[in-house]
Amino acid sequence: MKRLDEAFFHRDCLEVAPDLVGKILVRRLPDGTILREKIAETEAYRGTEDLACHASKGRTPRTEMLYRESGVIYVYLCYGMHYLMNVITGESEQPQGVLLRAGVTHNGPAKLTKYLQVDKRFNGDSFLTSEELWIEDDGMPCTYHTDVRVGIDYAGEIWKNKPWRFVLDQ
DNA sequence: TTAGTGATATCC
DNA sequence: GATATCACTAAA
Repeated sequence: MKRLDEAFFHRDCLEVAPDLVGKILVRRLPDGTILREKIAETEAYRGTEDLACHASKGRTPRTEMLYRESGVIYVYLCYGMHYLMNVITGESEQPQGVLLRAGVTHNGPAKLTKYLQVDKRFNGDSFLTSEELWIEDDGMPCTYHTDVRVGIDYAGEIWKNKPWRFVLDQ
């Protein structure tokens, strides 16, 4: 198993997001238990122009994470009860990232983080260095298809219709 | 379709 | 300090 490295994440989110589909998300729990979940769905959020991207509302303490180096983990609480997990991609100071939207056995971004026991403690950590959370390539080929992103009706016609959601065919 | 839930940003 | 909003989920 090969852990995804800096070169993998240090590309445009529109390249990283489809490449993450089919990769293996690995979580080591405090008691040593290893959880593995194949990524089934991702979404790309790209720059301040993208009205669906949190950074489009300006650089704030919350969105600061999006400006960090590729591989950094961005976790935030949504609707008061759900943690959503992203990975930062591309150049530093250029706000973009990929939302991990589902695993093969967990069909929702908050279900995925709940299963993997990921919460805001991981915000600011990195998939490149963490001993508790990383992503591996199992070398298995896979195919995917694109679709529009979910839950961003507020982003306007142009952005909400971008085919920036990537779904594993299975 | 709707309630539940709380951090965050944006106004006083 | 008050309010509106939200990259969701489960139940009905």
